Amino acid sequence: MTNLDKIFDSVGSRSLFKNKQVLQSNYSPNDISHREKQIEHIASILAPSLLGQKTSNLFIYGKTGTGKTLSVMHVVNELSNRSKTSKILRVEYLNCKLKKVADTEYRILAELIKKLGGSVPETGLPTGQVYLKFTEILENSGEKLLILVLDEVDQAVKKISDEFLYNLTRLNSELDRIQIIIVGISNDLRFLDEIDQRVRSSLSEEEIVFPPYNAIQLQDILRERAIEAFKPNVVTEGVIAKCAAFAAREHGDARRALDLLRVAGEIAERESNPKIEIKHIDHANDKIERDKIIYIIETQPKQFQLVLYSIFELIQNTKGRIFTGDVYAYYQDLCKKVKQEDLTQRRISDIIAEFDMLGLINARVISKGRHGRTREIKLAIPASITKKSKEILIDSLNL
DNA sequence: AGGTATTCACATGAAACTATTCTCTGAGTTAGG
DNA sequence: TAACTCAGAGAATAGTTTCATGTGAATACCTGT
Repeated sequence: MTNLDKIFDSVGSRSLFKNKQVLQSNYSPNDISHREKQIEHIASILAPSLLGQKTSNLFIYGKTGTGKTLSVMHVVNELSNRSKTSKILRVEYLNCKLKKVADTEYRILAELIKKLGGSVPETGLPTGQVYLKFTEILENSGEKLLILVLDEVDQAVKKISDEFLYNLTRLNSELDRIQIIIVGISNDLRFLDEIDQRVRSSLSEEEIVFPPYNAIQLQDILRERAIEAFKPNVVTEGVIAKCAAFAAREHGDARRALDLLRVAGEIAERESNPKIEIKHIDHANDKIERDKIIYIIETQPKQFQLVLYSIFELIQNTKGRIFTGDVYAYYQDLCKKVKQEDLTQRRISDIIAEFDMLGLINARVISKGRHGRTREIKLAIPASITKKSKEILIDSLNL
């Protein structure tokens, strides 16, 4: 028997998982623990829609992994099941963050039209036309209400401006046969404060806030899912507690907790360990962090990589603090060396700010008094990954 | 010494530009009747 | 005459550049003691 045979043969019997799906982030369980109140609240607000009545728009806030999308979809699916026979109600879900699908006004509308059964070209049409087509297709759909679930609306509004929401609500007054109910989901708690007062009043919305899960609630959730996901006796109590503790530290992110458990399981499995142990959780935590960073670096465009490489080099070679100006100078040299066009300092400034957003660096704006104002740049990724990161950059830039 | 005023080195904002992709329209061309 | 082709006008988008304005505090510069 060859080694390969051994590996392939043992894969079934050795697996710790019963159903890995359960731990994937897109899995939706039948019972959503610790969200009963919120779900009831959502349901009570949207209930009149079953009779074909227009309800308030609804906005839902909460950090990532607090069960917002899950809860909304749960309620909304129930609603559409109930009204299946009567054809009053239609539900559409759209994630506004998906690049190239729904991150501009045009594309959001185009996507909606596509879901409603129409078709529009990806580009080339004036936005007004798309609105027209949208209203037309709605009017002829035969339903009375459209519940529009916009996930991560904050992203869309940030990119497009809040006029987009205003336009959507205004459509209602132009539609006779159908009305739109907007259910917005946002990770940003200050989202509504930031939008225009006029827009806000036209929304006439209700708000629900999803608080983060605490460690105990996280444990419950993990326990429920672990039973489904793993074979018996694979997960111990300590492991669950540890996972929950990790995730609770990260603003109670249930998704993170489930990821941790899944990856820990995969690691244990690869070690042919019949049980998940505490140390696997630590490994999993490192691995998730590491994979995320490496993925980000790999997928950056060339100019971004050049800037990032400059930052790496400078931080390694100078003991002092480094600033935007240093980075730009180094970057320009680097561009000359690899025969790439160099961008303006203005642009580099933005790129540095974006790296800060991505969590690769810490860039703090400081004033050096007489010596001007600039950003002080530090690395935000653990030392264990910098070496690997640099290798990736060197590789991808052909240095 | 204490108080102002300057000044630096960028940050931050807005607008305008460029290149690319795609639609739509109408003029000109073609082929069949 | 209908069908087809093709160029030109317009749109949307991403990624910049250009131009303009803002800004926190270390220092230069006064002032009066």
